[in-house]
Amino acid sequence: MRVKLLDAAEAVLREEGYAAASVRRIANKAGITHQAVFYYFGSQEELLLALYRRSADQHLERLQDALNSDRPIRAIWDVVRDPGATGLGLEIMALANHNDAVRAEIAEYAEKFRALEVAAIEKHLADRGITPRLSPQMVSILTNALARLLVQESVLGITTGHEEAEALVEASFAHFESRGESESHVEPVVGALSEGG
Amino acid sequence: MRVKLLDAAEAVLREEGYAAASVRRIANKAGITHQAVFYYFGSQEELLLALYRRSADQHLERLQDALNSDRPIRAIWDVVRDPGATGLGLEIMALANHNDAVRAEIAEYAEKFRALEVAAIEKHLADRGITPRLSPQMVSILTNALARLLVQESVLGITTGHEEAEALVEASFAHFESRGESESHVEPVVGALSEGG
DNA sequence: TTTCAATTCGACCGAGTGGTCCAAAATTGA
DNA sequence: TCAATTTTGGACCACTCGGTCGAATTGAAA
Repeated sequence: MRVKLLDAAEAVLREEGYAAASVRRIANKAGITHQAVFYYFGSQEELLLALYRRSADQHLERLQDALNSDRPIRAIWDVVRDPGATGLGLEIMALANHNDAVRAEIAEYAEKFRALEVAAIEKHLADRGITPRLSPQMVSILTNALARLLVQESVLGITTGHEEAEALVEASFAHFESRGESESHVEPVVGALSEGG
Repeated sequence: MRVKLLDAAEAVLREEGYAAASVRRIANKAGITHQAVFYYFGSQEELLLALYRRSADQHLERLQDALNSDRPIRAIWDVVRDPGATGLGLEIMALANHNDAVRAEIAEYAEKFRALEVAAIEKHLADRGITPRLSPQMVSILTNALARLLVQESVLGITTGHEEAEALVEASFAHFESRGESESHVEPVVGALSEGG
């Protein structure tokens, strides 16, 4: 039941925005009365917090998978660039802007995400003996920054320069993967929450 | 009166988010009754659209000033990194996600912004005889992407890696503002990325 | 001072909000 | 079967929402 409510909350947030994420609307989407929401979560804020934690944990897991891939940097890129994540992420960022509890939660997870990515990049580069000009942290920051902008712009219908950007990133990947590696496929994942954005 | 209402709307949006940007709250902040909003703007959506247009036009002017500066790239960076703009921008982006009129408006302006920046960067580089490894468009995209991430993270209280990022951008500026006479012009940001560093 | 448009106000509408209380069911596990 | 857990239904509270209507008020020009 909690799962069903979180699913409904996520759908509403994604489709109609946080302004429409009322207890009654979410309950209705889950096919349930609004009292049940209070029964399970106590309040609207707890519901939304639980939703964010779930999404963030899912994102964390995907990053973990990326870490274990033999092309971790490319895998991170794929995870972070997922449009499904960005829609929810944008709503939650806006929500966090005016909700201290959500903001604190996001900040905590964001640090985790970064640490995870940095560790993956470090390990990968060390394994291959590549000495980067940019620190792993900068690779993580730039990757996330670029991915978010591309996804956000795509939502707006803007694609100018995107091909060039993708090509640039692709070229970077080629370098990162330069020491003979095998083919690996990273499945596209949906619903990822990049560090809030 | 319209100006006063737009100011109030901007303040509410900034401080409490688009979910709280109700006609009554905005009117109250402006010290008038809510009916006046309908009198002047016809509807809530028109008010918000007018607000966005005003903000976007202001941003456009700032970019124009940056264009005329003798350090246009640095000036663009300063404009784009302004936290004040980002707070409002985030709300409006979230709003646009569920409002076609706002989304269309944003898309239109976003293209203008990009074109302006690209033109400024192109002109600057041409004036100095610098042949960039990265196209002006990519400089614009990367600059904006990085600036947004830094500002958003700062709001969350995250500053890990920000110093390094600023230093990197600073180094790029140093290059862009140099005379392009030597043969090895590798902008730090670009070079690092494309060399896989 | 009159006239007329611009502006403001009070009252109202139907609907939705988060949240609570309680009694009646339905479901479950032992 | 019995008891505990889960879920619903209904009513309620005080409040806010976007929006409308018509009457009252202003202010400036004639």
